[in-house]
Amino acid sequence: MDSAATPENSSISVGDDDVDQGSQKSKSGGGGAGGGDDFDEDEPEAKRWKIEGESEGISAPGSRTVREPRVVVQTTSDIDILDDGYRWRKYGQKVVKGNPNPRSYYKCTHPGCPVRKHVERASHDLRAVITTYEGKHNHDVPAARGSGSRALPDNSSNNNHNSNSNSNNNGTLPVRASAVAHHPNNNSILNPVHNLRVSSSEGQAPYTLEMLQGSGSFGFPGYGNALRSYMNEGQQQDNVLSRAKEEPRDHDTFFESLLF
DNA sequence: CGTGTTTGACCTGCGC
DNA sequence: GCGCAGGTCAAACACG
Repeated sequence: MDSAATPENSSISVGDDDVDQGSQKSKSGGGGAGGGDDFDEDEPEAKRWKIEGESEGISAPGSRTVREPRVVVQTTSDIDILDDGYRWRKYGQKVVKGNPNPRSYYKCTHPGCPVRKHVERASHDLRAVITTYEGKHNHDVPAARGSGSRALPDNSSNNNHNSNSNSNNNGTLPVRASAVAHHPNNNSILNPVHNLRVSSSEGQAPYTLEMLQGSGSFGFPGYGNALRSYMNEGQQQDNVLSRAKEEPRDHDTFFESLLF
């Protein structure tokens, strides 16, 4: 357990919130929709994004609440928990439909930090771990007792003091799976906006995320991923874009960075 | 003793 | 209105 074991495979999707639950729910259940080996993502997230603008009043009056950004991280590793430097407390576990593997719910243990994450394994690929982060950390990375995770600058307040980064020359949170990686890492970043896939295979792909955080204010380990069903639709892009227009504040630049 | 996990119950939203 | 499913709470427990 030392060097940051890069997850064998990781990808991220910053679909910050409503992934268009309305239209594609319960329909993609057909079977992979062309993806093939992907875990089936037919989970209808209908009820989830309804009411939660309580933690910070992030609610857009009149229209649907503009929730905290959501980042879905898909990694392939033997362990479930990605050590991203923050401390998490498990507060629940539930078996969700369509996936025999239970989903675990974690909260950031820092007082006042609203960040939560859900961790679940893909139904078919036991090594695929899907971590969904919700919210932004409003504090620094804790000292991480136990493991030597270095305190990374979190960009919650606005990125910016991330100049101290030394090991990785960027302030990106290193989601690192403490697990061993015995597969050629095949990290890839799917860009939900353009459906383009930036893949780098030299084991540092995740850090490209810096560009995500660099411009945005996402305080999580960004990696991204993209549930395939997410992309297959094609309409998703439109959806994402339209959303980008909804909240032109942070994500605006964020999406722009993706575009280029 | 402090911290984190486990686990069943409870709550809430949605579809029928 | 009812049932289902997802999400959260909180007491009990385990561990360092």
